Amino acid sequence: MDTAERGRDALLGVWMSLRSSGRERPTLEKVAVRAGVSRATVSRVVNGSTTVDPRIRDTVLRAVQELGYVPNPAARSLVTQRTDSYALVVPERASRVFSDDQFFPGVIRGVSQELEAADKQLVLMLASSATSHARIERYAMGGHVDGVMFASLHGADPLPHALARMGIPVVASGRPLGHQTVPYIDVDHAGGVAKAVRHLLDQGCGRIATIAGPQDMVAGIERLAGYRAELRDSRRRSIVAEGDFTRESGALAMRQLLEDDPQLDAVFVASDLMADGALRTLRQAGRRVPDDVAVIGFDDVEMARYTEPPLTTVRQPILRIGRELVRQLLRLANGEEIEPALILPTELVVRESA
Amino acid sequence: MDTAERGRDALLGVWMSLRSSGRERPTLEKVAVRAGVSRATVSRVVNGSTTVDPRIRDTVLRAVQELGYVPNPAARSLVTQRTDSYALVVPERASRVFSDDQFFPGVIRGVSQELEAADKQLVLMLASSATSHARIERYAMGGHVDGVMFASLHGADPLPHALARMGIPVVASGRPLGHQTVPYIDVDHAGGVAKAVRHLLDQGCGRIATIAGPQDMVAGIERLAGYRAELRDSRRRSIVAEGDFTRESGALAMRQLLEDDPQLDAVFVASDLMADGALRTLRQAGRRVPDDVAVIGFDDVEMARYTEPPLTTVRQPILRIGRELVRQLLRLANGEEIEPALILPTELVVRESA
DNA sequence: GGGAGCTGTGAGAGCGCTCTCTCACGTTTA
DNA sequence: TAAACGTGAGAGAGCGCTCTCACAGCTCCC
Repeated sequence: MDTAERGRDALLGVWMSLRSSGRERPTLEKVAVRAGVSRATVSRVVNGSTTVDPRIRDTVLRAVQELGYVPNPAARSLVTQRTDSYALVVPERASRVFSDDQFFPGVIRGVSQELEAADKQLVLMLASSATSHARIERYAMGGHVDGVMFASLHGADPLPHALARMGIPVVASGRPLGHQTVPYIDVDHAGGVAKAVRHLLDQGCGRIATIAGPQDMVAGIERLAGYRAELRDSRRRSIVAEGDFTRESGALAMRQLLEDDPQLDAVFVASDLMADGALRTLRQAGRRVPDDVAVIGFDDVEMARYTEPPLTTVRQPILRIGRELVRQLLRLANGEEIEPALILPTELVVRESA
Repeated sequence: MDTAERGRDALLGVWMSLRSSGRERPTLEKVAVRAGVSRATVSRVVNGSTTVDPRIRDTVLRAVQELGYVPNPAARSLVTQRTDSYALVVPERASRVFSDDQFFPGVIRGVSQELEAADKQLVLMLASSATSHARIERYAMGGHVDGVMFASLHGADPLPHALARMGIPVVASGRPLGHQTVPYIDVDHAGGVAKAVRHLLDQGCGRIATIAGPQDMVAGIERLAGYRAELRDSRRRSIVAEGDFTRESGALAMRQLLEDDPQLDAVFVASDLMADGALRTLRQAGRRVPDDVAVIGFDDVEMARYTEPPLTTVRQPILRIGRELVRQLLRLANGEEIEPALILPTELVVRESA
């Protein structure tokens, strides 16, 4: 007993030099003593229970103030089984374009805003390597967070569903591929593409090509499908090249398209970043935009206003995707039922490129 | 009371159905029973203690496997007083340009990579409003994280120092203004600017203007100071306009400069984003770059390769800033001494704009 | 051959909090 | 006036883990 105490004191000594530089962090107990009440009552006050006498309440609050009491989240989590923080996973390949693209930063901002409003914390996981898959799983399963959001899915990633099956609230941005399903937020890709293609037709364009996104991502797939469907309806031929959502791939794909069909007079590009690449290729090839070739992008990131010429594009509500991701996840974590899919509207923003 | 209880029970019911879907998460205790050893031994194995008999070790590991045991972080934190997660704060105004600029995403990536390597978690706090100041303080003081990084400081923000005084490990990116000091990482602004200005002089430029950044941010201040110092040394006149690191402000500042001194033949711009704005203004004004006006930016974000013409710029190692931020913070949290300032080198990347 | 020194395991005491249960004290009702 | 009821506070049992200490079993050397 004696020795036990000494040991503990030694440990405390180390802590003190490391953290709080001498100042002990007050506990519920200390506040209770100071206020002359029990721990339970302080807990009630701190957690906003209504069944506390107003006078006692005030006394406790004063004690809290004076001691600078802040609840210990670990202790709280241990008993409540909640952490009040949520993970946002931005999977591997998506993060490659992380710095260049503006989609993920936008989603992160939306997520952050909405979580802040709910007084929850954001744990960001940029899954940069294959090993981080296991890491994310362990992390989520360990109960570090109350739920997980996936900012973008590649292929038929089994992770979201695996987590959901373990009872962890999960929401994805973008419809998950494969038959395993989790609740998701997505935008109306087809509707947006339809508006874009119709706009091109309205401008009198006859040979409308597309630069598609990667076909293992739902955004790539659906935008291409939308394009094909719309052209089929208007009995036009599809002219397709595929990129990977990077600027370079857009430039390259555009060169390919010009070779395949030098007569094309319009191109719908599945992302703004690729569209920027395409615009550069067209400029180099001496084609005027939109006079010779009209160009429409997708996303409406900030950059779209600053391309040469400014890009006509399909806007998706990026910030709102992030916000809705959080709202749905919080509902789920709160035990509410949510619809398995929430589709946000897209709209055509006409600038100068088409 | 009755209703409260029923409410809680309902909630519990929901949890059970939501989480662990009937499956109780195994505890150390269960693993210990299964392996036929004590909790302490299991703990030792799980935490990689070397003083465990290899055979017992294997038995325990098997039990861990079979039960799918994952340690409960809250319980662990409660006793160790560590959380193994670190906060990255991106303060208010900086986050305005968050989606457009590529600096913060780059820093975040660096931070994320380095934390992942150390098996620590990243809590991202985009401080979007004035109220979040208090929130960050409470959060950090509450012991949610083992340390805090500030991605950028505005003015003489007292928060970093306040946290540091409370014994919380803190590292900032960019030298903090004011006399309150915390350890920081920064780049060699002056050195970079000097290289830029000298390059312009070498190209035969005589009237070198600058578009400075906001003068409440150390990056803005030091880059302007560097410019002034270098021009003074070569006995030239300073021609200064100020922006706020946004593209628009760069465009506007450039217009101002052209009015102030139509004869200028070079401009050093304190950020790539502003430089892009400046290039647009110059193009509109019919000035050729670099023939009529040479332009050099600062940052070397991805976008700099894609301006028209590609931007000559001062590279700062953005990813590395993030990584060093983490390394220093981990040392600090580990009780090691660290140098109060770590200055990373900058280098001139010559492309076509100068 | 017996004490000294290792090595490795178990016992047990918390970490700081929440939540149930119990009980004291008023207030209302028969 | 006594019994029934409602209200608000305290006691105490954990949540799941780590860490110190005690001690059993062993080797080693005088």
